[in-house]
Amino acid sequence: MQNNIAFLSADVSRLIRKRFDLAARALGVTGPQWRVLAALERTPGMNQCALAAWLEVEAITAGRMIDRLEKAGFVERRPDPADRRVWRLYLTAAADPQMAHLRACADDVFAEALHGLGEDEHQMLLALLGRVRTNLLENSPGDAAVAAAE
Amino acid sequence: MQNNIAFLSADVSRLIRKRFDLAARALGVTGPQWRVLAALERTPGMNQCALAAWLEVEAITAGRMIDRLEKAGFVERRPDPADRRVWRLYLTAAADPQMAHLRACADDVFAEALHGLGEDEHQMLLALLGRVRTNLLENSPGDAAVAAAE
DNA sequence: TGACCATAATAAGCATGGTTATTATCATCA
DNA sequence: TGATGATAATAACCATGCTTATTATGGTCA
Repeated sequence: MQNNIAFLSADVSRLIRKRFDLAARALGVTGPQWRVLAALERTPGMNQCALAAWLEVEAITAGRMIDRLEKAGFVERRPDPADRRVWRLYLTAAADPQMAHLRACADDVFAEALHGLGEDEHQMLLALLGRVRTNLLENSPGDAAVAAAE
Repeated sequence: MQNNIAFLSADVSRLIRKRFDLAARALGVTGPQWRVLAALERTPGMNQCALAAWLEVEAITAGRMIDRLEKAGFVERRPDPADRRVWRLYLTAAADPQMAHLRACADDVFAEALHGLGEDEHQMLLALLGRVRTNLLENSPGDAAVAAAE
């Protein structure tokens, strides 16, 4: 019963997320907040719309996470000179030291997850999961963002 | 970047969950509520503790879902004759017609997810995911429930 | 029996996610 | 120019999930 694609992918995803959350919390952020910081490190100056699309959440959800991260001092909102509707988002200096720690944690989690799998098995797993994702993305007009990001 | 085990398993899990949520909502329940109903159909008379363990959520989370499902008329709390702390949980007659619909939806989603995969590839995917799950469950004392349920 | 610990359920408070609606601003086109 | 529609952000409200704490009840053992 528990061994179908739905339960297994949910379990693996949840277990990985739990590890990430734990590592992030030790540094004073939640797992989802970590993803925000990672996005802003990769692409400084994003606006909230683009951030929401990258995280695949609604704009309001991204906006509220930015509220908290701004209050915590990790993120800064700067007005866009060309469009008064837009906030441009930047990491503050306070966020820098966290990022290195968090990257190291991610490497550990991946290594643990894939322990005992050969490189061929690793690649096979990613390929099969990728095909399942593609199947689910077809006929799913609301989720073009993931397909476009490949 | 998006093609590592964390993102892929999260994507697949999220896409499957989204399909389930959509199908469930059309019948007046949310995705997580569906899982509650499925658990109670399989094991009538569960108490909230056992339900929470099966769903792998905290007892308080299960309790609040039961609050809503009870208010919606799908679930009934009956006192345990032997232990006055305990509520025994049962589906009401109102839930019966939903369950058949939801089972059919699940079959559709699985078929779509695995479209184009041979039976050998399907089994390979489940086996590899299972090994990753096992890796993540080791050294993870808080998650014995999943291992015990195998 | 009575003290002590364990267990079932709930309460309070927070973060994350959604839908729907609103406001401010921008862009376009008659 | 001025109306219209699109877009960025926010507000309000709800469901789900967590942690921590509390209450009621059971079970155990001196």
